[in-house]
This record gives sequence, C-alpha cells and structure tokens, in this order.
Amino acid sequence: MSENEKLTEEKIFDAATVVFEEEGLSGARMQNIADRAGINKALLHYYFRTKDHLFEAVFTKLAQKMFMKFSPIFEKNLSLEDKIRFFFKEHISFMQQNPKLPGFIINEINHNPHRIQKLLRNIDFKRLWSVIQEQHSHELFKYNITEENLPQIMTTIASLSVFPFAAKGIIEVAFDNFGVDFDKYVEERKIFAAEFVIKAITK
Amino acid sequence: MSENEKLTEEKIFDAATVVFEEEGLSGARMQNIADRAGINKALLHYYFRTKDHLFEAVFTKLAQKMFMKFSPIFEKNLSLEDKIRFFFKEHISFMQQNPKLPGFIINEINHNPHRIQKLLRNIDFKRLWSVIQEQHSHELFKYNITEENLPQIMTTIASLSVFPFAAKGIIEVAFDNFGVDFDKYVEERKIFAAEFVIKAITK
DNA sequence: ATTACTTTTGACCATTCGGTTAAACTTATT
DNA sequence: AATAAGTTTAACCGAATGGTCAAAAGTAAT
Repeated sequence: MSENEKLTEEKIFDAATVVFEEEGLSGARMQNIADRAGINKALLHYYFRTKDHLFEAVFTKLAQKMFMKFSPIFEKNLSLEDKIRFFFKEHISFMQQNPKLPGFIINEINHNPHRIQKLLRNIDFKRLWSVIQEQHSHELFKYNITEENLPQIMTTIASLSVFPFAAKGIIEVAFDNFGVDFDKYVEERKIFAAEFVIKAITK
Repeated sequence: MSENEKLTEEKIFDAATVVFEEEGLSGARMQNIADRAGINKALLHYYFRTKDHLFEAVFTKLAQKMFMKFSPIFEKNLSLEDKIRFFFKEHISFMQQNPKLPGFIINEINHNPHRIQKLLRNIDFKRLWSVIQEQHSHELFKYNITEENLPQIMTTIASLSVFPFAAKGIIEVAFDNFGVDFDKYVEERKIFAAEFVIKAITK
C-alpha cells in the first residue's frame, strides 16, 4: 500500500535524521537507525540502497531547509534595518527548533566539501548586491555597505546567528560555570545581534 | 633510546593530529594514522594503548592551544579598542595557520560535550568582568558594555573570529561562485571585524 | 481461492577495524 | 660477548559493520 509505504519511508527518514545529526555520517550505525525506526535493518537497504544513499537524502533535505531560511529576507517589503531585525528573529527561531542542524551541516561539509557545491551554485552575490541596491536605493546612503565589503557583512550576519548553535557544546559549558542559561541567551540574541549589526553599519 | 622514543611518539602524534582533524574521531582509522607516521599499526598501541587514548591526547593538546589564544588579551597593557584590534589580528593569524582546528574542536565537543568540561572549568566570567572593569575603568563609560550583556559581546567577538574557519567549507564554495578569494577575505577580516565591533559597542 | 506483486524479516556473508601476541631487532649495561 | 631491557614488526583474532538473500507475510485483483 502506498500510504503504508510513505509511513515506513518517513519513519526511516526521521530516524536517520536524528542519528546522523547526533553521530555524523561516519559515527552513525545502520543498526541504530533501524532500531530507532522500529524496523529490520534489511528494510533500510530496501528503501535506501546504501548508507550513502540514505545520508545523501537526509543531508540534502536538511541543507536545503537550512539555506532556504536565508533567502526570504530579500523579498520582504521592509526597510533595511527591519529586514535585519526580521532575519535574526526568524533565523534564530528556526535554529531554536533545530539546534543541532548548523553543527551537523558545517561538519559534514568540512569533511566533504563537494557535497554542498550543487546546493550553493544558485547563489549569486553580484545579483544579490543589485537586489539590495534596488530595494534600498533611497536609504542605502546612510550605511557603510559596498559591493566590496558585502562578503564581510554577509558572513558577519551569518556568524552572529549561526555560531552560537554551531558551537553550542562549548558555549553551554562555558555559560554553565557562571549561571547563564543558554536558552535565555539565545532568546536575547535575536534583538542583540540585530541592533549590534545596525549600529555597526550605520554611518 | 629516549631521543628516538620522542621522535617516534612525535611522529605518531603529528600523524594522528592530521588524520583526526581531517576525519574526526569516528572517521579516523588507526591504520591510516600508522601509514602516515610510517610505522606499524601495532606500534600505535604500544605508545598509546587505545584509539581513545590517542584521541584524548591529541584533542587535549589542540583544545588547549586553541583556548590559550583567547587569554592574553586580558593581560596586555592596551586601550580597550586596541585590545579588540590586537585580538582579531592575533587570533585570526593563529587560525590561518590552523584552519581546520576550529571545525574539529567544535564538532568533537558537540558529539561529546563532557570532553571540554575540564578545560573550561577555569574560565570564570565574573572574574573576567572585574578584570575588564579594573583595566579599563577610565574609558569604559564610552562603551555599551555591562555585566548583563557581556556573554552576548564575548560570543559575538568569538563568532566573528572563529566562524569563517569553522564554516570554511561552506564559505569557500559560496565565495568561489563570484570570485572572492577566501585567504584575502580572511586577511581583510582582521581589521574589518575589529572596527565592526568597536563601532557597535561605542555609545 | 488463486495468482501476482510488494513489503518485511531472520539468517547469513565479506570486509573492515581496533586490538593482541609472540617473535625479531636495537640498544644499553656488565 | 652475554644479558637484560626496551622497541618494532608480521601475523593473527574477535567483534562490529554494511550489505545480501531467500523465504515469509501482507495486499490487491481476478
């Protein structure tokens, strides 16, 4: 039955997602995934022929999910400052619900850079720059943003949002030592990061 | 001979460093390490009894090396702004020579958080705050720095420095698409990040 | 009920991997 | 030269792991 099939495939996919996120490609065990999905190990290979196939499916889905969250900013009809505020609010909220995603993706790409090339080939920063210029032509003179420093600014924004989750293991332990709660810190970060960036780029 | 012993142990340690950085704990193979060190696999177990022993030795050394680079800032006799400039220059220079270190450490800690607890137990942010207050009592009124937002500021500074290397795999590919050179970007970042932070925290 | 097809399973296989062992080789001491 | 100690190696071992296969169980149509 097709409905049952969807269910089994989904169960496998979800179980694989958890295990791969937790253990990474090389640390994950097919048996572990099968157990978590409540099925036989052979059934994994019936739906996804090899470990690499299964991983590829999970990774592609998760990476898309992650990078999709970056794009809507360039469509919203907001002032540049509000776009920045909107981005941090949305992006950090997303990662609050998927805290292990950034570390997982970063790690797997570092281990196997070619994996990401297809996914990022669409991104064209020159076009991105003209979009920003068009959408904010009337307010851009207030900010120190040029085509030259765009890479610096973009990676800075990404850093402030992603790094706390990517380095969650370290930050959590460091905070533990003096009573700072990670969740509260992350919640505050939505506003702090936005205002920090706005302050820094304003002439 | 003790001199020969040092040499063999070092050869193993260096080979293990490369392989662990590249593949991670679960991805690394003892045979691979042995080959790279130019010795027999059994000799690995003669010097470091198990894979975990060897990993622990390598990881502890590298993590110390990494975190050590954060501390000298609080000893230098510089203005707060120059300290920030000094930090980014020194820290990014260090990572230029060890580009895989941040990703490696972050990943292994995420997979096994307890590993870092001993190393970070010395860090006391309350003490850190009083050191800053003492050293910069005459200029601190110019900046938006409080005990409250210190965690945000510290993690922000760390983000700007570390993230480009932690996410090197992604950034490099993204940059490739429109002709930005990663090495040049990193070189420029030493100054960009410093001025960005100074601008943001100045009242 | 029989047939044809898909889904699920238990048992099994080949290889890889971390680790061991006993013997060979080196070096230092007497 | 003989002995004792540490160092290095080749060969081997058992467990874990990704993957296969043939048979059983389930499903739908005639």
